[in-house]
Amino acid sequence: MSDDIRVRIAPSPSGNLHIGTARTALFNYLYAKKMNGTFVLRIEDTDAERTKQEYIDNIFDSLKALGLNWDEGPDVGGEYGPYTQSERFDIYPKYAQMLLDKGYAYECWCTNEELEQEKEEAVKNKQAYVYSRKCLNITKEQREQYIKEGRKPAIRFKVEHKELVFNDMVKGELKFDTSLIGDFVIMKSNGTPTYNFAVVIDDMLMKISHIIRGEDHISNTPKQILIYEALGAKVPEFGHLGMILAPDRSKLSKRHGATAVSDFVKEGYLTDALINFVALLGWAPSDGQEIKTVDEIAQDFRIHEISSSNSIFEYDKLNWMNGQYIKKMDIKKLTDMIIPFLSKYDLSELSREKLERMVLITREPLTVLKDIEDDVPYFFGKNVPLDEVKELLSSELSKNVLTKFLELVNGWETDGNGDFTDEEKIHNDLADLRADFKEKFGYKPKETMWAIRAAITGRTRGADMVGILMILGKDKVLLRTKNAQKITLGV
RNA sequence: AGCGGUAUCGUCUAGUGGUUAGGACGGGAGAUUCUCAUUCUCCAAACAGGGGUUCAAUUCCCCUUACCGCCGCCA
Repeated sequence: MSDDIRVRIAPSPSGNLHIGTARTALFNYLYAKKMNGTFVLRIEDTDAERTKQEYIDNIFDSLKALGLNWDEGPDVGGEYGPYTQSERFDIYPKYAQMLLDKGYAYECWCTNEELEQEKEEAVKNKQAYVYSRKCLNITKEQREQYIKEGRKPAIRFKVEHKELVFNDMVKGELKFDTSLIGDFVIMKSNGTPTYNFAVVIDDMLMKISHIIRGEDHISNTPKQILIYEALGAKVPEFGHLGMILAPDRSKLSKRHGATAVSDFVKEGYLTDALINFVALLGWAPSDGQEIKTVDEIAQDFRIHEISSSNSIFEYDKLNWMNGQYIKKMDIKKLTDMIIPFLSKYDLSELSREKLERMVLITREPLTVLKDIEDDVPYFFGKNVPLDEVKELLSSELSKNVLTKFLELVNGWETDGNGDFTDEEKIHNDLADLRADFKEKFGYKPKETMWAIRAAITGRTRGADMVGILMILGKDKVLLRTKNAQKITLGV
């Protein structure tokens, strides 16, 4: 593992892992993988009020489920810990003091009210607000006075006025006039660091070499670079990713549906599909093959080729992709994943083997695992409601088909459990039946099958008919056929 | 308001100083299958606008427009 390339994802546990954060994590992970570097997870839980343990757990679980495993982090440790920001509170004041001593920072005794006033003034004059530097050169006496009043100072970084340029890995050259920034707070009056200060100290101490994050951080970057420089530290490389937007071009938020990875999983999206889809937002495979594992993507990944524009999160393509993964997934794994979505059925009715077969023949139309719930009721229970197919079953055609079908069923062999044993015969008999009735009565093959399907499932659409018969077994098939015949025969 | 960013089919994107501007999702048409769905084939669909530079701009430069982000003692 190369020691020079170190990237990180630093989520703040004030909510479940957001899909946007997941994408940022992915690009960091990909870069680390591709460059043989180290991927670090740091939890930025400075905001005690919004931080919850359940969110921390959710972040861990989601990242793991997505396959974005970290090399260093709160749980696995590492050389540069602790990796939880709240456990690092004692280290920030030291660096703040260092900046104070060197004259890169100064105490600010302004009250919120004073600051508020400055801002209002600026708004009134249609000026961009920059701190007045009123506390830059206060006298010893004033300071004593403030202390006596019980005021606690914040520490502000003294921003040097200059043109600051850096080369962003995805955006290219970015220029800023730092005189527009204003001296910003690095330590709050309550003794805790601000975000901009804490990230720099943490990234510096954790030897993060490349910072890949959302473009909402672009305007933080000059501030952070200034701090690195004042500290005499090596400035890392930056890469700013475009944002993920909702279809209405606003920020992806709860009102658009799922935003957390775990929400998507609850709806039945596969994490493999999710991460694959999200990779395609900004990145394109060189071979045109879009369905790829994270490891395959990593091989093909070049950070400079990431699109620098925002991209819209379109469910259509995600749905398609999820369907692709569902169709290709190992059937045992898929069955395991689907079981939670079948809670309204009594799964003990089916053996594991039958359950897997049911999944096998019902997986095709699924876009999301949750969809299966409505597609499988007829695999459970003895009988099925026929209300939806009453009309269809009332036809002469159905009568003829079911009469013949019943005859066939009675001829099919079963084992001790009442399950059919000769699948091939069933398959062939049904094929013959279709051919036969087509010839004799001119029934279309699908019409013949509709009658049988209606009788057995109560529906006109569904899974492979032979498979259904194999799963249900003779007793249920007989029962349901006879039941349907009450309609066809007008009993 | 200021500062920064972005601009190729509806969406995600490929691509180039000279191309029939390519693919994927979605849409439309058709074929296959016992239905639905799959799968396959075909079709429609884009270089935001205006100036330059150039023999030639979708591509390079500038402006406009639109959209996004940031302007906290939040992260």
